[in-house]
Formats: sequence, structure tokens, C-alpha cells
Amino acid sequence: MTKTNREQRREETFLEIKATARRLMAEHGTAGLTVRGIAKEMGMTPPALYRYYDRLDDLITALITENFHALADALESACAAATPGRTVDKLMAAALAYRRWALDNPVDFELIYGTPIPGYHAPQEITVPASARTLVVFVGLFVEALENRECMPPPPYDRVPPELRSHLEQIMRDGDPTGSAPLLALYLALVCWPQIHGLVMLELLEHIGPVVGDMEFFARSQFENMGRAIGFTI
Amino acid sequence: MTKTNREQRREETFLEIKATARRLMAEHGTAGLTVRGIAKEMGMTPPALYRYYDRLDDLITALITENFHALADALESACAAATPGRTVDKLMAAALAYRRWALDNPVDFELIYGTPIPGYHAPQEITVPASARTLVVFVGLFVEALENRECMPPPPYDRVPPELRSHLEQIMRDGDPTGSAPLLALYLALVCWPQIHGLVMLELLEHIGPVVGDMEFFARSQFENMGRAIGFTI
DNA sequence: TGTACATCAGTGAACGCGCGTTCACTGATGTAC
DNA sequence: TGTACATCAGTGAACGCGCGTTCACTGATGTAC
Repeated sequence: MTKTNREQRREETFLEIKATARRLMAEHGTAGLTVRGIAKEMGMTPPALYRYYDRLDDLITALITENFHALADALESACAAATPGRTVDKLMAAALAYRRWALDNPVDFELIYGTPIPGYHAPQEITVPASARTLVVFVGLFVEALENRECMPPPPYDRVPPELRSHLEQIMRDGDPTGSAPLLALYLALVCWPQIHGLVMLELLEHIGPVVGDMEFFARSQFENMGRAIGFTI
Repeated sequence: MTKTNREQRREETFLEIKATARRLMAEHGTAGLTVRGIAKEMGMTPPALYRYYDRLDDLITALITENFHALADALESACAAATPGRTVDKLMAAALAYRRWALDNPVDFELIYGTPIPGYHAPQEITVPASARTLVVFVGLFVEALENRECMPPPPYDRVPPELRSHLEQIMRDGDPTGSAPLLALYLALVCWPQIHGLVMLELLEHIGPVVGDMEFFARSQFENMGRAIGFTI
């Protein structure tokens, strides 16, 4: 079942549209994401794009899901590159990769974690699973660390607060039918993620960098403190 | 020096413009902030607004600075309402007030801490001092807590990392010529703020709430854990 | 107190702009016999 | 292999829209004598 030229060119055009959209957004912010702008940049007329996406919103949705996946891929690659068996190194690598990806792809990060584009409404059934992958990476790390006894959480991180228990169990059941992963791993991921995210978000929008000075160092040390707090030996 | 009717009505119109802008933004997001929209809502013609603001950007700047002040005021009020002498209660109150203000005024919060409005560029000399007030509240709390020995930070929070020292000293000198506040207070504020901010930002944009379930409880317990980590007794 | 003048809030028309999207079409690519 | 037909990527013109901002103006409010 070999592809016709037409099919092949169609795929390439899909890629080119998305790449152009990204480039325009990188240059002009999310406001750069316009049908006419992309068409112009590609040397096409605007209506031509409607052969590929029925509405501008569909293109935005495609970009958002791709961004979520790209971020999660970056985290996974960073983990994979860390010393095997040293889960704490993987956690640090993942946290630093989260920051790195955001700083290297600021508009892509804003597109998924910033204020939504005016008028755009994400189709949750498409967007949410992609979004979840980030958290899943962290949960995976904690599952591994807890199993291997690399992470020995001191109170209050040694158990899931009863107030959250049933809801987290529900989430675990929905995401992973075997339910084998320890609930505590999910809880610890939920403890760490906002800390990483907050630092990155404040740095990205330039609210904290000017005060701190050396953000690279500060982020690294904060991530290490976070790791220690939940029971890693660093 | 009594005000003429004209002066009085002018002041009222300024207030009405900002209130209308806020209402439109609350309804339609930051995209609701348009000269024409505000004018229509106020029963005026668009050019009339140029008697009050030379450019739309000036109105945005006014709203942003007011929002920063409103948030800082909310934090200060919350602190003032806490038990005197219990600085840890003030810190918890401030953290919860940060969350509360964001949830109660989502668009106002997005305006100051979210992705900037496309095409708008903030005049830093106006925006930054207002922005700084939030951090200043937290610094003040830590100054008080350290002085009173209410906060006894364990390592690694017991001293400012040497890598940040000189820059933080500079910041302190610029902000407060007497330089009386301990540097550690600023450092601890910089440790706490991103943690609070990250949780609030993820909740506000609905990335974490659905997973956690009871965000109210989770936020409170995370803030307490944060307080304990840096040496408060809760 | 009354009048002439100055100030200035607000109007109405218009500017040029870029936006998403539609529609009937052309002409190249691919398919069936 | 050659021809008739079907598919479909892309065009060009147009739609209605809302935007920020300008300009010359009107008419009410305030001031000076």
C-alpha cells in the first residue's frame, strides 16, 4: 500500500502548516496564529488551509496536543539519559527538562499552560489525555523510586492524606485499570509538579528572574530541596 | 480647594471606565478589553474614551497596576486578620488569600500573571514596583518570624546560598536603603512564593483540580507542609 | 449679578486594517477501462 | 498504452465583522470681569 504523490504532499503540507504556525507564534506570540498569516507565509491563499483544517480551532487543538506530547517526550528523554537505577537523578533531570523545554519553547509552553487563546475552547476529550502525560511521567518516577526504596518519604509525605484518598484511587483506576501503581506515587507527583511549574511559570513571564539573579542555580537547588523533602537522598 | 463638578464627574468616569473594562474582561476574557466595547457598554462613542486614556495600552497599564495592588492589599488584610504574634498564621492566611484572590478574580489574576495581552507592552517602571508588593508582603512576614524566633529554618533553609547572596543584597539595597531586613527573609520568600503560585496557577487554569479532587484541602495542606519545611511550627 | 469668553467632555463620520470563512472556479493528479 | 473521467489542492473574489485611532465639530460647564 504505497502512498500516492498526492497523499505524501498532503502530509507534508500538514507538517508545513503546523511548523509555520509555530514559527509565527514564536515571533508574534499567540496572536500570530492566524489563518491569513500562515497562508501568506506559505505562499498560499487563506482558503487553501481549509482543505486541511475545517476551522482555525482544529489547528490550535492539534498544536496543543502536540505540545503536550513534546513536553512529555522531553521529560522522558531526560529521564532516559540519566544514570539507570538512580531515580533521584531522573527526577532532577525531569524537573530541569520541564524548565528547559519551557524556556526553549516559551510560546509553545504558554499555549498549553498559559491563558487560553481568546475564543478558543479546547475539546477536552482530545486535550486532557495528552495533558495527563506530564503528570504520568512523574508518577512513573515515584513508582520506581518507592519500589526500589530509593525514596523513603518522611511524614507528612509518607502517606496519602485520607481526605484525598478516594478521589485519587478513582483517578488511578480510570488511568490504569490494573491499579498496580502505589497511590503514594500519584500523591508525591501532585506535590512536586506545582512546585516545578510555579518556578518555571514565574521565570518564563519574568516575574522572579530579575529578583533571584541566577535562576539556573536557584531552580536546580529548589528542585533538590524538593527531592530531599519527599525522601530522596541527594 | 473644592472640586468642580467637572473634576468630580471626570474622576467618576475614570472609575466607570475601569469598572466596565473589568466587567467585560470577566465576561469575555482579556479579549473583552476593547475601546469600542467599553464605550458601547457605557453608552458613549469610542473616541470619548480618548479624553481619559491616550491609548488602550494606558488603560491596560492602569488595570494591571491596580490588580497588583489589589492582590497585595488582599494579602495584607488577610495577615492583619490573623492572630497577632502568630506569624505562621499570617503566612498561611497570606498563602490562602493569594489563592482566594486568584479564584475570585480569575481574569484580573491572568492579566497580571498570565500570558501578556498580544501587542501590549508594559512600561516596566510603572508595573514593576506594583508587582513587587506581593513579594514584599512575604518578605515582611519572614522578617517578623525570624526576629521573633517563630521560624527556625533547618538546613538548607537556614542560610542564603552563597551563589545568590550578592545579587539578593543588591536587590535589598535597591528596595530598602537601610538594608535592615535580613537577607534570609528575602530568600525564604523566594522559596515560598513559587510554590504558592504554581499551585494556584495550575488550579486556576484547571490543570490540577480534576486530578486532586479537593483542591481547597490540598492547597491548605501543601501550604502547611511548606511552612513546616522552612522552620515554622504548625 | 450678568455677560463674554475659555475650557473641554463627548459626538459623528471616517480612515485603514486584518480577521475567519464561503463560494464557484480551475487545473493538475490519479484511476478505470 | 491511451483515453475518459473523477478527485481534490489551491485560487480569486467577496462576505461581514470589529478593531484602534484621527479629526473637525457641538454644546454644556466653568471663569473673569
